[in-house]
Amino acid sequence: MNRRHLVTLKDIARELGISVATVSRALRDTYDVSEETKNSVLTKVKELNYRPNFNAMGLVNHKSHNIAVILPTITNYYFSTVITGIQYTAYKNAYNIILHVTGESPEREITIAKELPLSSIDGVLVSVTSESNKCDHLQEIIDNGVPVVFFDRVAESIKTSKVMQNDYEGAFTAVEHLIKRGYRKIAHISGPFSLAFTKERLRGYLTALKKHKIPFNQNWVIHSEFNQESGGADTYKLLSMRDRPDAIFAVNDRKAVGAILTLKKKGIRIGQEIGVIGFTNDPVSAIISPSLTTVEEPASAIGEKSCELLLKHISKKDFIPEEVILKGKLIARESTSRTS
Amino acid sequence: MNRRHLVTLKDIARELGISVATVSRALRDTYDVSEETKNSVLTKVKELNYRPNFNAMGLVNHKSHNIAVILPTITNYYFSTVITGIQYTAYKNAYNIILHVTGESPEREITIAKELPLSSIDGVLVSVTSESNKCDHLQEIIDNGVPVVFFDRVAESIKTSKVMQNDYEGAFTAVEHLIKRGYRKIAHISGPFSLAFTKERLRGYLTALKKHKIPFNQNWVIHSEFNQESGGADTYKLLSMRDRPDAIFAVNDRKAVGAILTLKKKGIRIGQEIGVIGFTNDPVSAIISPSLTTVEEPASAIGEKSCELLLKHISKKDFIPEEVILKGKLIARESTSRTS
DNA sequence: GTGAAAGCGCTAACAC
DNA sequence: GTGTTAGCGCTTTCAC
Repeated sequence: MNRRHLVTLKDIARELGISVATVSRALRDTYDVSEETKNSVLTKVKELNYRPNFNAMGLVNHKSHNIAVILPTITNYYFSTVITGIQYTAYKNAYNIILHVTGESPEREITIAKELPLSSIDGVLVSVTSESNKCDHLQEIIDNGVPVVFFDRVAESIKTSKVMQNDYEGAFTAVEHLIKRGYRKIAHISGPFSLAFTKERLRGYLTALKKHKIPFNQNWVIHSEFNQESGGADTYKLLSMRDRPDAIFAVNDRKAVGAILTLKKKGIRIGQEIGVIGFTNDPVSAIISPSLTTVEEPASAIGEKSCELLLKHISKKDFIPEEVILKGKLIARESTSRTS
Repeated sequence: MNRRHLVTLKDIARELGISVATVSRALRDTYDVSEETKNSVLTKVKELNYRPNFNAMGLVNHKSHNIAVILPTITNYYFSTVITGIQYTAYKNAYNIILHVTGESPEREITIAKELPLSSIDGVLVSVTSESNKCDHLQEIIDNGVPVVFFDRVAESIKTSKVMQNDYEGAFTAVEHLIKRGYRKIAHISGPFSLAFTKERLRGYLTALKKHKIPFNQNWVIHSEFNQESGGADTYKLLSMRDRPDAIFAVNDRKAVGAILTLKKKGIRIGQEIGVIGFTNDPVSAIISPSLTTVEEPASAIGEKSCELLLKHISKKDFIPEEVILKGKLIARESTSRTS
């Protein structure tokens, strides 16, 4: 009730008049323990509501059944869904997840990594922060023998398993969709250039233009932050140009939402005058009006898959790193519909 | 590199030719250790990149610097923001948070609680699942000496600290706002009746009606799930009534969004014909068109405050439970504007 | 089949 | 100011 003395193996042993070693063995169902003692132990365990001490187990077994998750933010649809996927797989395998949010701060990411209690963590799942290009702090974790798996925002220089969506193909599909709908002057409002997936989406954009022989206009590619406000600001810039685009491919839905809001404010008929397409399939894309065409990201699957891979790295120390690339899916809505 | 031998106090002691105890003392800056040895230890620690073994520390100190967070879901604005608040405070105090998502399943909540490794957790923060009325599994944790603090969805029967928004007052304000704008036939689409905050919001609704001498119509209060779909379904029901309401107070923004979408589909002029007000101030409420009037919940503050309280319970075993009630704020938007 | 004893990495009481 | 020792709760040889 008060100063917690949680019941230990010793308590069980004493009550049963046997040794701690036997109780331990009975519990783990290993070595040969007589059915009889095993049963009596199990009964006592229930009766006393014994819960194993994971600190002690961790100390001797060198494993903790904890995995750390380090990511930029959780207050958006994509990341919160990924975490739910991770949780799901971790839970199924009796792993706990310890959450670390960097808030998009590279310094904080470094501090978190440096201070990670490697002794009470079996592995780590990370999605790097926008601007982090130096990844020594993550490499160091691996060098200490703790496996790391990347998801979504991966560190290119580190050799380990990675799980991402097919950003190149998704972007290509998005832009080709715009072209098929008749848009020709396609802008791209993008994210920080330092991230692999940003570059991949840009590459998809460029390839689609090239394939359809549409000239590329450097001014129409704008790099800024990932949020809605940046999407709005980028759109303002595009609108103020002498040579104005007739479609916007946003690097994610939040920026696309910013774009739509700005276009509406300016009285521009979305779809007709200017088409907009996003990336993610955040629920808001179906709610906003006009609804937003987008490329759906398999967020939940990414969480599950990356956790599965991490678990494999944990159980087989020489597991060969895999790069898994999941496909996105185009979801056409009103923001790219030209009824002309 | 391979089988991880993380560096321990013993390694440092050996390299420096001193005892483990001294190293331990130097590191904790306690007892009197000579400046000289302290410095040499600190240098070695940096050099070898020593990281304390939290399992060992936990074993001897009976504290882990971990807190568990148990909540229904994280894929929505409110909960993900609360967690961010918790994270923020936990991080400042060198605590890790271990995440447990129940997915609104009472059974899973019970399993999670029963299996919580009490020995490697200093406290737990919980927001109960919709239908959980029996809370023995949570009481049991407290009985084992591990403090529990509730946030948002609290268990009324358990005596401990709780942090919530002022649901009664918020609802009252919301409904009074509708009345001031000229709506008289106000419906309430609500959540599962088993939750305290659902009842509180209903109470606020009823009190506002009474204060303004508006008759109460039982048919206009509908209890269902918390999601957008339920909001839409509830709205259909209301629309099909002979005596149709002219305003809807939704228990949260997601249901309000469902209502708006349904009303739009039916061609009803929102604000004019039927007013809609929500609760939360999910970002979507500013994005949807017409934008949604709502009562802002102090999600981040709730996370921070509940974590602070838990930390107090952890450090003072006889900390007297506090119930903290934070205020919401009305944010008027288009969905309740009558230009008549 | 079961017990005794050592040890995981650390802290704390007790010496000196 | 520092070393020695015991012990946190558990697993794991090694005996018997």
